[in-house]
Amino acid sequence: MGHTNWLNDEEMDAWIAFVSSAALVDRELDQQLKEDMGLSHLQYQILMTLNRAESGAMRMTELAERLINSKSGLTYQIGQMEKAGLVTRRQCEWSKSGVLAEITPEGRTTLERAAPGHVEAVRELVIDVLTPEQRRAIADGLGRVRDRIADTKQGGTCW
Amino acid sequence: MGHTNWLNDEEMDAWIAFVSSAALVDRELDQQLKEDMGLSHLQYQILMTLNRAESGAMRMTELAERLINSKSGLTYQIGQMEKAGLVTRRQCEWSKSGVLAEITPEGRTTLERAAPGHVEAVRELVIDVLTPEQRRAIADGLGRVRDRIADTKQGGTCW
DNA sequence: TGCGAGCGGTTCAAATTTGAACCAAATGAA
DNA sequence: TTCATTTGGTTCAAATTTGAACCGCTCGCA
Repeated sequence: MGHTNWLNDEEMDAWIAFVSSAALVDRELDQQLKEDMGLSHLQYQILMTLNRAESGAMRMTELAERLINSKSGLTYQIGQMEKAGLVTRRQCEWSKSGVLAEITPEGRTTLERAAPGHVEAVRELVIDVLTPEQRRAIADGLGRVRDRIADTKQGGTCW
Repeated sequence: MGHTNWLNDEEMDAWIAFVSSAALVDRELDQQLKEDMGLSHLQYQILMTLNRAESGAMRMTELAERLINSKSGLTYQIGQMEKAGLVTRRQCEWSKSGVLAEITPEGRTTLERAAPGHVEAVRELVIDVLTPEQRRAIADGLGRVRDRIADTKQGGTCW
């Protein structure tokens, strides 16, 4: 409770690099995807995530948790994407109140066409800029950061 | 032109860890700051950045670039913070068209009161979770990522 | 001196995000 | 069964963000 344990230079460098690179990269990707295919990064991630789910579908809440968006935010985005024909809503089989978001065939082809440019951008901006050791450190270190926060939220209330 | 050079597992791990940890951390900090002091992370960063500038003031555009926000977005936020008495707007001495955002004494005390909790959160969520080697890798690697993107934008059009 | 392009900021409307309030279904204890 | 609580999603209004249009300076140059 005593005095604050401020960040030293070494720590500050890491912190600043982390925060600012993340913001820049996100912005850059958003722009690239929007120009290329009219998708936001979030929409791309939604398609990606649904596409991976073996049934091509996922519960709203699970999707929201995975993609770090509020529930209402996801409702909105799925609404937009439904209008655009990229996903559909379907009732969850085993639960009358549950809703599944499902990727449509059109959604899949959109994703397929968007993916190459996206991956290339990710490489150019981040992956290929890092050394293998740096990638490993990031995977391990930031992976742990993510897991710890995710665990905290496990009984997760909202979002 | 040929086929896409997809990410392998090792690369994918790093990429996912990077993106998701950044999103989670940002959300977490936003929440902590808002509860503690009614500030958004962006507002905190604005105060922080201005406080560091020796004159306590900075050009709007420079601030926007530094904080990765669109110009209009910054105009909006500075407006809000001006209402709250945290910053003032002042004309740039050497340029009739320039505007300086300047932190007020009240802004400084707000920052001082917010800082300890914020730093503690940053430590708890990120810095203290990483090993020194990981911090170094992140500072170096992601620092390079940031600089490369920033350089691209140097002749920077908007935002 | 006069003009045209570019810079620095703001304004404005539209899109997105957030959190609180709400509703229906599910759970679970009496 | 019955009622209180919790879940899962949506709705709604308010806050924020974005990009395009705009306006007044600045600068370079004829």
